[in-house]
Amino acid sequence: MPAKKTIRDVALLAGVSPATVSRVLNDNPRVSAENRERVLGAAKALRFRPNTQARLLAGKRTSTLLLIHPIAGPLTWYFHLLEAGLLKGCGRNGFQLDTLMVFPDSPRRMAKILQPIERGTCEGVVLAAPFSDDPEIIAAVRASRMPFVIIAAGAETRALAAGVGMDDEAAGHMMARHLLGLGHRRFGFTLGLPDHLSAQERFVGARKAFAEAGLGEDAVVEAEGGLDFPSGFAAFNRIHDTGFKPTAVICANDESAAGAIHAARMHGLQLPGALNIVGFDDAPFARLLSPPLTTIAQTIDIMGTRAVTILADAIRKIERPYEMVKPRLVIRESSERVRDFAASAE
Amino acid sequence: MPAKKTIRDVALLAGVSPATVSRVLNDNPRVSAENRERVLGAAKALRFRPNTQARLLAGKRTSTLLLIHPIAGPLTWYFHLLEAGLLKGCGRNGFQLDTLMVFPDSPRRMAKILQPIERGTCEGVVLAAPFSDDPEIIAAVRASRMPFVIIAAGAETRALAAGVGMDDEAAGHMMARHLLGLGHRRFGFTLGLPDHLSAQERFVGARKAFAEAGLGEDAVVEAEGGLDFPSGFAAFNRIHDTGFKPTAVICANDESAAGAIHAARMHGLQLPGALNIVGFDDAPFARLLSPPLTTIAQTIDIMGTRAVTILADAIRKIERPYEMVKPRLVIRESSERVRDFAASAE
DNA sequence: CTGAAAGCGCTTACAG
DNA sequence: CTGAAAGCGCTTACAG
Repeated sequence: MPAKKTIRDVALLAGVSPATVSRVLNDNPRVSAENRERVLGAAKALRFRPNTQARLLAGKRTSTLLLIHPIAGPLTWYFHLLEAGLLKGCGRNGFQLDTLMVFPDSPRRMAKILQPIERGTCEGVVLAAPFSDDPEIIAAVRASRMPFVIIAAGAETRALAAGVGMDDEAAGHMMARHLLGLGHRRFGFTLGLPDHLSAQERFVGARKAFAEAGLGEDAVVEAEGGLDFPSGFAAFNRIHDTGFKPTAVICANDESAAGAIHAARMHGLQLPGALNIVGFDDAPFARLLSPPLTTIAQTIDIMGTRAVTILADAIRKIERPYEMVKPRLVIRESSERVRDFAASAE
Repeated sequence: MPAKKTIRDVALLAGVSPATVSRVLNDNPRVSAENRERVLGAAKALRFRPNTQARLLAGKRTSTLLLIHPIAGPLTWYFHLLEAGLLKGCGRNGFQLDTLMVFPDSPRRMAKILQPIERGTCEGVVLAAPFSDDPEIIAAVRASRMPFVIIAAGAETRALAAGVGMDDEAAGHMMARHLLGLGHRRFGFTLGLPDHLSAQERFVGARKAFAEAGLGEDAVVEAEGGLDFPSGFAAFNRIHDTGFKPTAVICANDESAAGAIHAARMHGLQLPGALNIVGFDDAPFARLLSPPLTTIAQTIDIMGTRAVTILADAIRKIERPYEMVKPRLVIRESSERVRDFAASAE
């Protein structure tokens, strides 16, 4: 195996001091263009890779970003994807990633979140939902002067901090338009959790689309729900029990849609054919359901990568607004043009 | 924020030199019991946490483990779980984790895998399937003298190296026994990929159980398949086209089972009721299918954590045999007692 | 803009 | 078994 190259080797080849090499590597502007060229050339020629450990040690930096996310039963795929995206961004930007899991309902959640920030074990923080929705937490983190970004935040906190998230209202609007375009006129809704604002906004958008299409209140039945399979199952049953016969049911997310699909089958409904069920997120399993699920994709991993860039800027005191990612409709077999079945539903 | 404690602070409080503190921290046996006690006590009192960067730099070690896994479309959940388990183990054992993705069919796969090993950018390697099934790769890695473990290997390579995996033959046997116990006597099989040995072994085990139950060759129809949704879909259709009417179809894994479920529905079969379909893995989405899938759980994350321990031992020259994890049957709604439907299948 | 020097927190021969 | 010292590869005031 070839001997490891160090900053000294590069300095020797470039004919400068190690300090100058270090400056070039760190984008320090106080280096002449000529020396910069030579150092870069020498580094490339030697295939020099700086030693991360040494950089961190000498720079007295942790170069560690901290992801704070909820301990939650469902949606593990969501956090896997988010983490994968963050890791990718960390790799590009020379950061490490630590993860802190917090119970969203714990009374000690604020202390839990603030502890690593006050100890200085990280240089920046990524707040995932539902923490990104909580103005108190945002205020406390901001007061600590620790750079941070929020992911998938609701309207209130979005105005307060940098971050990324999907435009959920647009997503809801897009899904409703899709179904309206297929001829649907009677809808069911299974709602998400009250404290998860982004799920709420999906329905705000959908309602707008219904109103624009001239549908009245009697065209829609909502049911309390949640973001997991059992919640979707129960919510569907609640709609069914009202006697109202929607031709399409919009679920808060894909997991609850899976539950709703199963509930609909238990009632002997043919899917699709007698009923359309759709979700949000384009979870990895959405295409594995029967029928494969029509849904709205949000590129969570890409959002994670983007979040690191925004956070890296925040660390350098570059301020940015919260960024809204455009939703994308993914049409699969679970939605289809309304033929005569609308009349014969069930 | 409290000042960071260093090894010097601990040495001062314990009344020894920093070198002694370092030895205690590294389990060096050449420290008197008395000094060990004092150092440990001082470290605890000061809440001392050694600086990883400095340790790695001074020790000239990378403390990095390398996971080599295939670039594959489906089964991403599998690698997420494996990685999560490995990361947990790395945390406990003071390792970092790098991941190298390799195309299993690339002609350059051997070179890709050997490169980081020869460069010495890691201290140990984790080989995931299908690389763990390849005797050539095993031999090459062994020849490099780099410590390594294999995950989910077939019988041939299992005898050659340390690692962890489920006992797939036992898993297949267990699933077949479950279905036989429910009264099933006519079976369909969708096979996995030919080069993924652990999937093959599942069927070896199942066939044994059928033979033990006195079933003949005519009780089973197999179809070429794969490990993803489309493969399962196609494999089911192939079985269906033969005219054979199984009461239960055993699929190579959960993703292909999802495809088979969808195919069965397209043929108008009621699930369950007219047909049982089961899978292997207990993937996170298995409970989200309609019907929720009966399957065999393998604790992939725990296997990952265990793999790090085994690899850490290998690095210390402690040899271990390949470990087989016991499968666990997860019964959900997709399997049920055969009533009269066996006769009226379809 | 540039270099010499000190230092980041730890490990490890070396000498005892 | 123990300590003084050198050094891991880099960064950053400091002085110019």
